[in-house]
Amino acid sequence: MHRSNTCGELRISDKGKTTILSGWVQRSRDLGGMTFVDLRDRYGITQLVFNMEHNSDLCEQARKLGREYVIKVSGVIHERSNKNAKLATGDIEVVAEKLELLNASKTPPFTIDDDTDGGDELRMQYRYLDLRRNTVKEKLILRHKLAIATRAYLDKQEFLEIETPYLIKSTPEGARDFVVPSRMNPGEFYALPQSPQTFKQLLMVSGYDRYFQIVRCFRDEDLRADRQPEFTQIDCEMAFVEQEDILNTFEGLTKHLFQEIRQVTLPTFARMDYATAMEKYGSDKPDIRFGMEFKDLTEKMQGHGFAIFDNAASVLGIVVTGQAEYSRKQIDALTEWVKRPQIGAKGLVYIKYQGEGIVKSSVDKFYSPETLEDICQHIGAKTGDLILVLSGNTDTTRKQLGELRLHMARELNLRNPEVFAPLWVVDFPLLEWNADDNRFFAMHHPFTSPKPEDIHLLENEAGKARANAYDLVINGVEIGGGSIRIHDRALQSQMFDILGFTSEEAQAQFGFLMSAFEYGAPPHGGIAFGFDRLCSMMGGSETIRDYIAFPKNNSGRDVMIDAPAKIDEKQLEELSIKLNVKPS
RNA sequence: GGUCCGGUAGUUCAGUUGGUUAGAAUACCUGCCUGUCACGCAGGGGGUCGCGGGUUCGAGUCCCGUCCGGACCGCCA
Repeated sequence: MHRSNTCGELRISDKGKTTILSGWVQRSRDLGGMTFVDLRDRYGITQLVFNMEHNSDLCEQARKLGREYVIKVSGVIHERSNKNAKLATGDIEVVAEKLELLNASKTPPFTIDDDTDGGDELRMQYRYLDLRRNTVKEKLILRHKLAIATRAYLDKQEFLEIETPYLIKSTPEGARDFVVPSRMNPGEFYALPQSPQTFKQLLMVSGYDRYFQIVRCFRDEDLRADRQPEFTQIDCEMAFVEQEDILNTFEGLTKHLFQEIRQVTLPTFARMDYATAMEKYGSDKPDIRFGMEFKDLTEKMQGHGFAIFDNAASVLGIVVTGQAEYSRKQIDALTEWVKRPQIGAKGLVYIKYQGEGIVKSSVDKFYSPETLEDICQHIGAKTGDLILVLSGNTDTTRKQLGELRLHMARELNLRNPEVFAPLWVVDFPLLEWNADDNRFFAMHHPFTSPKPEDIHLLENEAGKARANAYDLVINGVEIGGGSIRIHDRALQSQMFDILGFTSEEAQAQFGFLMSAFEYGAPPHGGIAFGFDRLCSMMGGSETIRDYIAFPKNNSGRDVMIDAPAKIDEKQLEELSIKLNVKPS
């Protein structure tokens, strides 16, 4: 007989029934005359009781059970005399009549508990044990629900989920490709897709005017807490649309997902152009759950004899509300923080506005109380506020102040994970100048369409052209990004030309796409969501690893299976590959 | 490629200016215990202080190198 119930479903209404349960021993409590065993499966925990008086042989067996032993038990459901309100099944217990040991277990290297004693390293090595824990299991359930809800919503909107190949061709643009040798074509390699970009565009040409795919993507770049070498996107594309249609459609999807999964009703998404985001927040993915926007103090603070400001291209400040009482020690710590190489500021100037006419700053020597008062008024500081000022090269200072702004928000607990502030960042630049390579790179990708009104700039001032490209940012995290694509062969050729491709190179790498554009390519555009990031955002976590069943570590290794690994000579020979490294 | 933090019992950690036999909690083992649910009580075993050099009378502690893990910068069209 198989199990008749799960460990999470029995209730007081089942009193008197016979049941068969299977699962893992979470914990046992041996009281001498009787032994309690908490039996766990995916669905919950049910208490088993073994009584010496009732059945001493069986009780002796139960006393020998260790943690994580797998057992099958049959017995009768009884009402507990001492109920446990913390368990869903806490009103009942199963008085065991038969016990079968299905498999013993070694003592696990860490406790399989919500508050495990295991460190990250160990948990990753024994990920199959880690996955038994409730907290981890719930994250995978959230991921599952999010995928199901996405498919249901997009299906209703007439989107078709179509698979695209994983073995494709390497292209030099963008992230590094993972590469796969082809045995049948010696010396040639596939690449794993960084995204199904060109395939989804071809599907538009083919007339599948609403496509999506929950799809794995691969990028051979260094990792972060929110970056894995293989990750999942909700990849979408639509034909016969303009930017506004895409934003509306996927604002709808996002709202639906938050409603369905988190029961959170998102507000209408804010919108901000790229230039404003950089100017006010020093970031193309600002966290707008709180204020602290930048104010330009260049004009106000220059010409007072403070050489550092006088020689700076930009002097920028933020107002930290109500923090004028920040101590010398705290300010010093902030100064140290911005001077770390990761931020790289030379120093930090503060102004404390302690009341009308009472202003204290680190640059009192150079500024009269009247001037400081004027600066406080200009920046909009109120009594009790703290002003922090950085200066230097405009782009660098913006970036540094952006980091400081986030740091202050963290310190003051302004980044509440229960609050969601969605934002469309629009009007990205089409191109980015790279001084090292002395050429333009596509900011989004080479298939992104310039804004129609900026097409004339491509000829002589391409760097100024803006793109029909957009990012969805929630709480300072880039959740999605996309663009309206080029569907005109001539324009696409021009783009490749601007990006420094010869026409032969463009033809060799993307000829198939440009040819397709000659056979009636409809106007189209799309977006891709970082599915792992969306999961972690909804789950209130900073790291996406928690939401991936078998993630890689910081160095791109799977420490459980120990991959990547060497392959033997025979395999290399089959693949016509000679290694350039000495085997270690 | 770079910066910072960490590595001590199965596990999570403490370990003072370099100085006796390296500790705690938990887990594990043994015994006792009939209403526990973080059961309780008593006892016990358990250490290559990541690894390799160096300084020193003496190194878990200081120095150099290296490996592993984490966070970040660069990178991620």
